[in-house]
Amino acid sequence: MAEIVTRFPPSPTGHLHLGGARTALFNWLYAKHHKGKFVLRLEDTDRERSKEEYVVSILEALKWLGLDWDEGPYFQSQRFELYQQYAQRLFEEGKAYYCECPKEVLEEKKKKMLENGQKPRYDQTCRNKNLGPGEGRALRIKAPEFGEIVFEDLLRGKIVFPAEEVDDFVILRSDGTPTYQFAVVIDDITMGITHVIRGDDHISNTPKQLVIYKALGVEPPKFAHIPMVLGPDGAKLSKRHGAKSILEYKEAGFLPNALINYLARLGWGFGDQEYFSVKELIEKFDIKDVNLSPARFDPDKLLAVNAYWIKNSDNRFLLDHLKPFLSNKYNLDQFSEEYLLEAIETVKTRGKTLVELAEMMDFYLTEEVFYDVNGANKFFTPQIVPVLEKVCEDLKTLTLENKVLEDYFRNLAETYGFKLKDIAQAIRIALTGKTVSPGLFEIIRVLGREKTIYRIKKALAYIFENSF
RNA sequence: GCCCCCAUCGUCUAGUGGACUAGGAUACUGGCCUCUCACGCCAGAGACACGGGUUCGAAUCCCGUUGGGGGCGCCA
Repeated sequence: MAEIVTRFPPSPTGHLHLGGARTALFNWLYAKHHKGKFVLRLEDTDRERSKEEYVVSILEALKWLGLDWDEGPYFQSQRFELYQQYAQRLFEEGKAYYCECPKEVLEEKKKKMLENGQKPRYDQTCRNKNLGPGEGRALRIKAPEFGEIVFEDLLRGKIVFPAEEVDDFVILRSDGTPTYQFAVVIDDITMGITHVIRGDDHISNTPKQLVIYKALGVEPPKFAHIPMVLGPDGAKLSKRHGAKSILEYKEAGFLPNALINYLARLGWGFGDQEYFSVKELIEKFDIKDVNLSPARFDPDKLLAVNAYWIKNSDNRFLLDHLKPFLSNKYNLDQFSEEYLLEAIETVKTRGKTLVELAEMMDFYLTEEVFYDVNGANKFFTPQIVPVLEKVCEDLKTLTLENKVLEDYFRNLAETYGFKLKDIAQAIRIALTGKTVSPGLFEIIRVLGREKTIYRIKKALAYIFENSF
């Protein structure tokens, strides 16, 4: 079997968003699964709207997601000559013709047809004028006037369009640049694309492209039209929700593999399995298992998947991804990697994003903690003072192990007639400033003797200042 | 308006004619665990859009209706 080649052709007129990323993912997975090639191509034939900054951000987003490409990135804007050659050929073979209809006239006619309840289509005014190339003339393809245009979609089976649905559409604009329909086909042919996996908003473009393949006498690739991603409200993705740039999810503290996992499960399933590593996805993904109905983007579920991967990832992996969120606020060089890894271990079940983890780690990385006022008022009581003093003393020699610490604090509570909770909360605030934190014993263990005693003494000083 | 696609809990999905009292995940509710918050565990509520067929039998096949989505550019 010949090598499978897929492609992802974003248009640099905006950032890479969830929908695009999922299309890229499915193409990438399909290629990887079949040990084929994945080609990246930037469709920038619209020179007005295409922006360099979007090229940069799209590439960055793909890299961050780990969707590496085997070929490219190609830029359509650098391939104009190629398109012109093919167009020239079609013209010479009589399969395309030049059209001199002014835009205004075309629009007027279109409006009329729409008013009459007809589908707007070009009325072939110039089809038989035998015009040559010239100023202001666009090149149109001769589309079949009767019959059906049929193709076999990998997911949906046979899809049939009446030939009347396709008019003599423009393949070369009057300025000589190719239109999308034309450039896509020429690129897919010359890049050896075997499988086109794209959003189902392209279904109605397919018959047009098939007309070009036919005119060129080239066997078209296989098509698989995947359902689109909708917003949580069932409407088209908009800036409000999922149309945000993928890089914004990076900023928001999502793990790339979590986003991949979530995106893969949007429209695709493998029995009851919910969580997949990228490696597993490559093994198990088959385009044929993709659903046909559009899927809504659910931020809650994304969060849950992210939480799962945070919880189940190696601490070193987490540290790597956490660093950008920490280094802007703390000087990480002063801590050993060992210390950071242990700190991460204590917070990883407690946050859904890396941003949350970074916030939770604050007390590990900062010199002084600031007390939550309500918590301090409630738990920093004069009665607790002797307990804290005793703890400072005993901590000098206690073995810092969870079991030892737990036994110690339970005994302590009993001796002083406190509930463990009251002691724990007071020390928790002393060490973290907050009433909510990882388990007390693990905090003490990670923080170490010196810092723990220092912070409890600070707390004692605070109590004296505020209560006597 | 015309053409095309789609239809299982709120959401993502399993399900391909009998194993369905329709399974899992998420979100929600209650409980357990417990030094706080999480995690984890247990339980609860929650869906085959509707109407016709086909069949001994339909979530599964066919038709229609309704609903949703997409397209109809010298945008991609």
